Amino acid sequence: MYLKQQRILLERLRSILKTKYDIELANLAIEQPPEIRFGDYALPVAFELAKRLRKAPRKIAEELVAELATLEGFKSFEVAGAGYINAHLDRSAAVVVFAEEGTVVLTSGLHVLVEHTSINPNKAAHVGHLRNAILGDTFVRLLRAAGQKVDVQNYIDNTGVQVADVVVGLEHLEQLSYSEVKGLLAVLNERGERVDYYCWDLYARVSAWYDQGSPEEKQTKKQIRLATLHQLEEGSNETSEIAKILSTAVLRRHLETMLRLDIEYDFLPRESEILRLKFWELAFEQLKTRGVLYHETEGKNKGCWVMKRAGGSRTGGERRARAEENRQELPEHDDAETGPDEDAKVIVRSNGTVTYVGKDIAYHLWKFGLLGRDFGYRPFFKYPDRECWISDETGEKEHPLFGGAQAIYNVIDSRQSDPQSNVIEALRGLGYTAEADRYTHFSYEMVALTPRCAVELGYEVAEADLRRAFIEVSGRKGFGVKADDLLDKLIEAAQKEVDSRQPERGEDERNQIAKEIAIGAVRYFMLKYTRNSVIAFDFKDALSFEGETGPYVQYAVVRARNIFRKAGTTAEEVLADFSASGADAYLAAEDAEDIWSLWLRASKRTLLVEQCITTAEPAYLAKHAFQLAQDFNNFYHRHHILTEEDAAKKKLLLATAAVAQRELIQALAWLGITAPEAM
RNA sequence: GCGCCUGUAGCUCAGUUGGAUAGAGCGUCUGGCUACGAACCAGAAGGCCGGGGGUUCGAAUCCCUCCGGGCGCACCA
Repeated sequence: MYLKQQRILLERLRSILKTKYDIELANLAIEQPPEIRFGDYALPVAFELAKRLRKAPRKIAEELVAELATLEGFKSFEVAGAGYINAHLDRSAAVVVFAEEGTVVLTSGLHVLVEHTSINPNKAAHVGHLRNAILGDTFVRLLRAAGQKVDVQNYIDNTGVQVADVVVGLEHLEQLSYSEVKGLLAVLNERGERVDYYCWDLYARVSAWYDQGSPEEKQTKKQIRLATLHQLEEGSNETSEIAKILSTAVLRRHLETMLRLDIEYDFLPRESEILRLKFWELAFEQLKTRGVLYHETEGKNKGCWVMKRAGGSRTGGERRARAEENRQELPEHDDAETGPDEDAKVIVRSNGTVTYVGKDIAYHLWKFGLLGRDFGYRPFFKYPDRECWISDETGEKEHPLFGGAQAIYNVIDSRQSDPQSNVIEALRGLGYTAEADRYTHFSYEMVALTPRCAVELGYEVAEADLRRAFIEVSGRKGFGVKADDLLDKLIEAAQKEVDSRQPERGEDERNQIAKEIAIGAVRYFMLKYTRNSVIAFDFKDALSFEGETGPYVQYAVVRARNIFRKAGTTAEEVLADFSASGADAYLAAEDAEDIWSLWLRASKRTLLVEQCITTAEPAYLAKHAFQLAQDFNNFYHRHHILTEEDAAKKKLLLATAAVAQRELIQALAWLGITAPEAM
């Protein structure tokens, strides 16, 4: 509603500017006045025009207000301050419209692909992975809310050095054969022990083992590591078979962990298939024929196929521009005889093997349907209402279509921004500029631990680290908070609260409520920070259920539900037969601005979805949900609905609570959070 | 050395494309449960928005510079 009226207002203003002054502005600023009594929209356009028209801003604003006169949905316009134009919505009309609005289903028709989670299948998921998955999943929900067709992918690097390291641990530290590893997995499964936890410790042990011993011994270990990696890449040997069953077992654990948070995937592309199906060969051909890669014949990269880096500082154009800026003469012999570009990115090594970026380019060509080859597919994991597929060399004949997306989002932490931009530049170099423009590195900062949290967990913390704001987690060192441990702790804490507050409810119901609260807490916690803020993780903050938290928002819904339960009706019923007749007086009353401001905020739903998508920032929605809950709690205290004697006012109050409930539940759903019946 | 991010209340963070008196949570202090549930609400204290300069009618926001913090910059993956 809010967004719709905003567009109507801006459109009208645009046409007035065109006819009256013959002015067209690219983007008209619009905002909300600092206080609700000033109005619902503020236009500072007069300030911008003052110079062009050689008139005082106030004068221009007055002229514009006169031109605006009346506009559908608006009650009045006025000049305020030094030249703002404030617009007031027709409150009673707006309230009726918005009560009927319900959940608007948009259809954009855009086919997008979101890749998130992408944990190396060699250890348990930790809090950093949780941030990734929660951000990605929430963004997927937002895109779907906007009517986009979204495929969710979780990339599995099952042939990389991290998996190799754990395999080294199994084969060389534990001295296990393929069948013994198989037995180990069965035993762990029987005992109800988590294989990803087992790997967490083993991975840390192997990493420490590499660093032990004499230089000769270390060299030998390094050789073992490399040989293992090569066997994984090659496939069809005992070592690669161990890697296969192990990484698959760990992957299943990851999917189970994420399912606890209501996070699902459509497709799991694996690096093993990218290798076996020779995606790279096809990409290499394209890159060579279009001159994106060139064969270096001199310098340190001699014998490699390399690509110029994005925005490389060595290009002649930039140098010239800079020289001009400084009013300096160009050096005599500039570009003419420059040697090899040592800053170029190596894509194919001199021994003929391809680097990670090379494989990534091939994979992204597939994502956009530009490779000319597809994966094989087979079903892998069953969700209650859908199936998750995995890549396979041959696969099944019948399968859904993946890839060939119009736009992609890669949820990958900010440390990977260099390699990500390499891939984008390669696409651009190949002439796929439209695709490059629709390639979004959905980057976010890491989750680190506060020194206090690290000490609490029993890790040894160096003196210097104690003074830092945060310490980076490290899978290699086994340093971090596991995702499942955090969830278990959250459920335990929520359970305690629920048990004491809801003793009369059954155990199953209490368990269910505790889980919902735990999920609400952790998802909100990961979403309340904007993407490029490092989260310094601390149990005290993460386990909080008060203040700006998920449970706070959930609690607001529970309160609203109780009102309707006691009133013997539902929010839907109240809204279905709501008319604003007789409500005008209450909506306009100075001492009841809280009612209108609640409606106004609630009506911003579509504005928020749009904003979150264009900025790729789900935190705005989390903030919105919290503020709406805050508005509702405030309203709840000021107006006692069920004892209200004035029938017309009671109707309005009920409708207000109903709208708040509807919008809170919707916002929470997009955040991946459910609202319990009681808590 | 180069690139990207970042510095806002005691702490953790918001702050739309530059706009009206810079906001929230936590913590501290004070008050509010015989009310639709207090996982709540109200109030108070707490700010040279890292420093300096510039652009602008207007700067936390844009530009320059200095200082502090973080992360990347391999023929590893």
